[in-house]
Amino acid sequence: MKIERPRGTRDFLPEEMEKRREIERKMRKIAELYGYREIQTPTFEHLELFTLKSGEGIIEEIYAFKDKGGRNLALRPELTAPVMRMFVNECSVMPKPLRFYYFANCFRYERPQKGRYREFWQFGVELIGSSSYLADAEVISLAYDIMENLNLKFDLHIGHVGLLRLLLKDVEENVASKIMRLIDKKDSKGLEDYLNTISIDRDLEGKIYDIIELIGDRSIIEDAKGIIPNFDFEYIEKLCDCLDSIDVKYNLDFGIARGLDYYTGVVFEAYAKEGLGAQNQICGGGSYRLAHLFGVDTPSTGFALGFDRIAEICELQAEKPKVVAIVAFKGLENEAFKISRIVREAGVDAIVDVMQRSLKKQLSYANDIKADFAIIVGEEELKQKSVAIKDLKTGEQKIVKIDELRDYLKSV
RNA sequence: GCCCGGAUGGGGUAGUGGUUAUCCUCUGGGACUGUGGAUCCCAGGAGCCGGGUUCGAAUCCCGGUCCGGGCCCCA
Repeated sequence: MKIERPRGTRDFLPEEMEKRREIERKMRKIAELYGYREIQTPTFEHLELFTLKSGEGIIEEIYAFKDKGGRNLALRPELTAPVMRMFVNECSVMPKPLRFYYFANCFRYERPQKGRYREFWQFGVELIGSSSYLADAEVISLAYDIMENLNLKFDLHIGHVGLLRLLLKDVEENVASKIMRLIDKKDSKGLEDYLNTISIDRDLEGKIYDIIELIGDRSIIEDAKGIIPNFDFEYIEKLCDCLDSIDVKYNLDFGIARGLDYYTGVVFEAYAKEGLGAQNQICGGGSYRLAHLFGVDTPSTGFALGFDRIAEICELQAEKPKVVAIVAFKGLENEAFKISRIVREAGVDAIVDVMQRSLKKQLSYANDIKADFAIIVGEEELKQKSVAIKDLKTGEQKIVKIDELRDYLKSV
């Protein structure tokens, strides 16, 4: 009986894994260059961790289950809440700020699409403890460096939820939340229809439209000041100064909203310019206050990169290591194993025949797997304490003393 | 959860309500028991699953599964 993969999951073959690992390696490297250290949290958590953060409605979109002890658990749908839980549980008295990064799989019960799977990977960072614009600048700069380093073609949009929050401060909470979600979706038609069905102040309605249409360079701050004069724009201006000074390219976009209210200030998103269709957001982040849900009120800033989407559009190709195939005549299998150990000690990948096939088949296999060299183990050569080394690209072959094999392999 | 379109050996495909399901590739073996890529030969392996219509279904119909595109959602 053939068992299929569960819906929305994937198998990764070696070639793809090599590419994914290479991308992952670059992400880790850059995060570490910024002083971030890796953490890991459990694959499943108490369901309540996620409902506390995102509301009961989230259960529909989550892999939630009861364990044999009757506990309500859930496979993690994201990592910000688990990281904050970990912070509150065991790191709250560590010296601030804390810099953490993670790379892990997450699970969501959603309809799969291009770039959207039920098991997917996120790479993200959290900078915990600072409420300064410098925290936003650092995290944005880090995300930007990663995307640049991977040669992605992307647009970075930076906004501030404070503007819309201030505009909507006198609006009933669930109405404001609904408006924020429509803005988040960029559903201007839906927003217009909704605003028409509720009795909203005409002046306010106009201001909402004006604000969410503001996208562009930092000069739009002046426009925004005209619309919301009582907002303190100093924070945003300082952030822009900092990002400009390190040549981060971005657009301000005051139409970036977040449906959930723990986002407090700067929010940012990056979109791939090509290759992903409807699911083109590859990065999302911002400043939030989430830890207070679990008992400690601490400002934090972070982002998560959609690893699978990035892997899909990233052109990068992993470098293939040098591979040597050890081929032996019948009866010399153990000698081949001995030689393979010497090759591996030299730091070169060695593949030995385990099928007891003919020399011809072994060489053919070496060719198929794109080995760089074949080391041929035969009676004649062994008598001289040597092996034959064949360059599979040129076809050239030479006899090398086994004692000198290690040095020889390092020289090619 | 909703709408649209798909599904034939491991991969890519052809064709058809009616003998043994086409071709390429692939995998294993051989021609060739001291040397790969070429050629030839042999072998292996398939109509997503379940039901219905029919003398007969891989083909037509219904349901499900999975894939692709979109919606919902996007923490």
